Amino acid sequence: MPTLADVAALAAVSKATASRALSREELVAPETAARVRAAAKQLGFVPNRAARQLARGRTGIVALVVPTLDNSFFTPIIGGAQARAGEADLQLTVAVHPLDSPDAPGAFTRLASQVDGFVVVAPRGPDDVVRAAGELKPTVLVDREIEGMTSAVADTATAFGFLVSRLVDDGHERIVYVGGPAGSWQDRQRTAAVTSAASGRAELTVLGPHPSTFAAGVAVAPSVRDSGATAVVPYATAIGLGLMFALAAEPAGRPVTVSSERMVVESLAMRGVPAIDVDGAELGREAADLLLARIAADPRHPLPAERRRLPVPVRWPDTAEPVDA
Amino acid sequence: MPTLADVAALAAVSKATASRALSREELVAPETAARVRAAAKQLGFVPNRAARQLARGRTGIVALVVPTLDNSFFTPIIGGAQARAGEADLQLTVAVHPLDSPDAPGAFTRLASQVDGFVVVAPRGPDDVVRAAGELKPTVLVDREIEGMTSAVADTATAFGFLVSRLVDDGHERIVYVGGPAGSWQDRQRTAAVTSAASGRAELTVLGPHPSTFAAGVAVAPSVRDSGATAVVPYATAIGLGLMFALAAEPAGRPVTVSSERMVVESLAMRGVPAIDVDGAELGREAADLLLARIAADPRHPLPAERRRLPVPVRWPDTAEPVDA
DNA sequence: ACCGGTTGTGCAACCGGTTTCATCACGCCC
DNA sequence: GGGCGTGATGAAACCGGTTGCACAACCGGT
Repeated sequence: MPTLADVAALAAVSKATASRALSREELVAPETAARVRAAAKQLGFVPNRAARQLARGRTGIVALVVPTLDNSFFTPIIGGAQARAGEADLQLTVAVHPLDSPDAPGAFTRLASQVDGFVVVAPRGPDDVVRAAGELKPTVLVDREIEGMTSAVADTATAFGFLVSRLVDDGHERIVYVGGPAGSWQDRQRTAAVTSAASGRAELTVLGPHPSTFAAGVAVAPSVRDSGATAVVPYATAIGLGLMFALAAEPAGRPVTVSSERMVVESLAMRGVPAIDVDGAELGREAADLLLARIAADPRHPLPAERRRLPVPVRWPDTAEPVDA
Repeated sequence: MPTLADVAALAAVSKATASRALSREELVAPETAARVRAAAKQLGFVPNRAARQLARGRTGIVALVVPTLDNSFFTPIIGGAQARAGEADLQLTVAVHPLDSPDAPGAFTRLASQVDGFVVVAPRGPDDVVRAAGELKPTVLVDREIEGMTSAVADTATAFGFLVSRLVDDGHERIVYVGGPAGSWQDRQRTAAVTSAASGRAELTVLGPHPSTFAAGVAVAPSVRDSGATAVVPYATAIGLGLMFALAAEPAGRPVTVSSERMVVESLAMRGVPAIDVDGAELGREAADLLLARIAADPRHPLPAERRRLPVPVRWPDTAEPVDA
């Protein structure tokens, strides 16, 4: 592997000049810069990351913390964040931690020395734990807002509210909301939104908490059935699928409505099921983007906290009527 | 942040001895080692990764390459690999690349200088591309076997063969296998296994290729219906769910059998659907384990290639009969 | 008492970039 | 023409561990 010294020798300049030509071009004469670039290219020079990190005091790595990988909602977020980080030539490492256990602060401390910043996705623990992470390194939250912290959230609450409101318009008088995981900020937002949307206009039953899994959807099916509701709005795709799976065995005639994410949106629409269409990749990209800016900023004058909210469309099927499952 | 020099000073030894005490303890006197450890602990010393990497010539990072994050089959693999890598104090970065595009070799080359090794999950490209990665850095394949390369695969082919054979025993005379993604090695193995299991005993229709998505399952449903089959075995969980979702709208009376992964196994069993139960986390852990050994090995005497196959159980529901969907 | 061999430790070089500071050439202004 | 600012460059220190080599102390053996 060629080193910077090799490049410098070939271009007949010093290491210092070669370094400047490649990373801070405005500091060298244009002609010199061109010569160094040519030499680097000819040799196939790739800067050694460890050396650069050591000298700069930055690791070039950002950590993305997700509560679990079981939920298909998180994976596109990872993809999006990874793509954005890659553009800035940063590595992304994925750490799985729900952050609601006592060792959460320790996990952050251990990670902190190895990364330049955190993207924390849908943390379940208390505000303080998450805030502590933000003290360690630049941190961006995804799908949770905390006073004084930067975040990117999908505005699903509005979408859920709209969905329920529309269901009421369509004549549903008894609706079930199947809640998400305990401690989920999004779940609290959505619960509030659906409650408010149904308030005084329809009878809303809130079930939960439930993990965002297929199995949970299956397990909650009997309660949904017993509620006598004509429409059910689950917290997550997986819950919805489990629910539909279990209810499909029911005697025909039960209208079921399900919300979901991108992946299955079209299929759901095909069956006349409305769906909530979150662009997880965009969410991840947005979060990474916010984080990169904060990492680049002077640590003595950190950027002020910023809250970004992504609009979330509701896909309504062509047939206005809920279908029989 | 305390450095090694601080620790050394506190323990009244040289940097060299401190370093040895912390990473190659057998080289120092037990009493000295204890003193250094105590000093490190007291100061909360954490070795600087970049410095260590620079000195050792290793990055301490392994890359895990997956074709896509859409498939729920891959995420547990990531989790398992991450856990195992973490035990050895290595970071894991996830790269998404199907490896069937022309830039695949370039992607490996770029990554190679930043990591100590690759875990390549279910690559779709030609053997040569994958083999080239193995030339760059120690590499372990997951769910694909290539002559001369180390791999960890879930032996799903055997499970699929068993499943089909059992279906035939149960009286199914027309069976559909819904194939997976183009270029998938696992798909080729499974196709061969189900073909052989059905051979001469039942009529087997092979459909595909299809991506491992819910939507693909929905899309293929009409073909499955038209085939007149009484049982259908899909390549992946998501396809199976889409299929069941679409077929549930059918007039009653169609027996459907679906294979799947861990996540939905129990729910499927509940409905009388047999399922194939792959432990993805174990697969990822196994792969990481193989890779760590190869990274640790002397590069001049690399370990011989090794193929590891994990047995895959088939969960058969209590009711021996396929159910009506 | 002398010697080869082990064991434990320290010095200093080294990994490969980045950055500070000094130097030098040049051009401008009074 | 002397003084001074500006821009380009190089020498060397530095980031924080790791490791080859030298050296001293101590061992048992003859």
